[in-house]
Amino acid sequence: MLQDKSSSVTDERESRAPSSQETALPPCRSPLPVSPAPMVPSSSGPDQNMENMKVVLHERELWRRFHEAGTEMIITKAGRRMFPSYKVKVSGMNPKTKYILLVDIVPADDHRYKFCDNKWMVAGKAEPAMPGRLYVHPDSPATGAHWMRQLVSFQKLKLTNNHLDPFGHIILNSMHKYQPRLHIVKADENNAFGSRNTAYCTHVFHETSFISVTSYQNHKITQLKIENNPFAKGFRGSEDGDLRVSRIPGKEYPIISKNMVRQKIISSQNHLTGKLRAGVLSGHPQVLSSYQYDTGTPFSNSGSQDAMSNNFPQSRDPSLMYHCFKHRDNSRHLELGCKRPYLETASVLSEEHYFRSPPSYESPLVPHSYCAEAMSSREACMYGGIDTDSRVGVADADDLTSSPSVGCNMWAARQPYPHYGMEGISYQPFTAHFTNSAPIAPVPHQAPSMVSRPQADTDGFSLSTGQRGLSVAPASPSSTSTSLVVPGARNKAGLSPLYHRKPGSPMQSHRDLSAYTSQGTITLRDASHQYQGGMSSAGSHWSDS
DNA sequence: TCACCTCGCACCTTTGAAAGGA
DNA sequence: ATCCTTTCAAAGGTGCGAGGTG
Repeated sequence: MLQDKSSSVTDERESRAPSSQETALPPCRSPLPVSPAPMVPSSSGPDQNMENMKVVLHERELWRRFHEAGTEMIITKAGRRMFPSYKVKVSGMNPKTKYILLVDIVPADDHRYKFCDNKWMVAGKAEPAMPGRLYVHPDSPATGAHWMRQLVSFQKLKLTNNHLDPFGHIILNSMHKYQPRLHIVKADENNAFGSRNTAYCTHVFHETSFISVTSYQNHKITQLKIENNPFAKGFRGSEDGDLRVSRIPGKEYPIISKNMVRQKIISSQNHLTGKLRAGVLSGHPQVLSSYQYDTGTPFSNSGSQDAMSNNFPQSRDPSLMYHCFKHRDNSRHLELGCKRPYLETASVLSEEHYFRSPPSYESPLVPHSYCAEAMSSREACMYGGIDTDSRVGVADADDLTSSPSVGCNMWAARQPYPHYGMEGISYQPFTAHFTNSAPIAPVPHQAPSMVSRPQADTDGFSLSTGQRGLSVAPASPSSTSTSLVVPGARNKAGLSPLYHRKPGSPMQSHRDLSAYTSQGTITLRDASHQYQGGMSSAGSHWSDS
């Protein structure tokens, strides 16, 4: 772990060269002084405005390559990591101020897609959005110095298609397009956020958008994953990308996957089809499947050209969710002070323990703490916005073709934003575990621009990204939920609010995530875990076959 | 029939505890 | 006693492909 940290920091330094990837935030407006419980930054000062903050997407080139091919992310019932993993380099923070970094994934449009003729096509209207969940970085809250010291990795984030997922993974619909977003929230004196006047910024890297699938559709994506993901190394061929040698003892023969064959066939068919239809030879079949992301038309046909610019009205059901999944080494937690209480109150559904929201969660004001030790990166907890009038704005999509959109906002008094226009969407109840719902604003198609404005009412946790021309969905008790996924967090409701680290922990602090204080905020107390060094993608080049 | 999903598999990396040395 | 490095087993992350489902 320590090695990972150090190496990660080293990588960090090496990759810190300013570039066009960095996005400076526009000045944020001052928080409105109307909040009855204004958040007080852990350190006041010039950084109250987050205008100097810059975020750089790590491995942007790799992301770009995936993006050009049409990124697909596998979603499974058990949860699947994203690859490339979401990592960013942050700079411009106040070193002493505590921040909370979190990621959410929102629908990119309201379409369902299918992979046909070697390209993605709109196949109909999107299914109701899944309960929105937020993945809070396990280090949160941490000082700006901490975040800036090294890469911030969200590689532990997992995606699932299980609508009843108890592990806190982000729930998505298959064959839909999504856009991850990074939120940087300034923690208040309670290491919480969500109260009014909370300063935060949202960053959207449009090249991180993807289509969720249960099995890869595009052979090019498969090859990119295999070539760059260390865990898929076993599928790498010796030289030919299309052939891999069976590692079954005694069976040394090349294996041509079905997918490869299918892709070959489709490519050939598409190649011919393209010729026939357009009378234009694209040169290589893969060209036909290339998306024109840079021009704002990721999906070329079927009227989805402007799909990502569509707006979804979504509302948020104010309630709280809180879930954890247990570290693989269950015994380890026996040493932890929080273990017993957790297990005693938790509903264990499987070997991987997860914890339901205790009855007390019915109150949005109940603080929920989590233990620092439990915040190991392999554990996750869910928090749902309670009574959250989530204001999810979306970064503008002006003219950024390769730079992330940035929103810089303040939680403040309610603003009379216009609303998204998808109020007809009804979100599926998220089972007994997750009862809250929250709006998840679809992301306007790429080209985000920086936005800064005061944020409206935030009685509860709410994330908002500024968006010119876009409105924020009003809170609604019947819409999809947004919860916080805190890796390593554990359910401690009704228990000791603090959890102490094991001796020798790098940061001798305890972490406590208390979701929704009496002000309706989410509290992360003394977060200090180092994020685990991420697996780095080698960046080997995929060779078109 | 078909598109999509689930599951088990082999292969691989990652993780962290244990052991040993400085 | 402390710190560092190495070793190793277990956990867990991959894509594949057969089979299931609606």
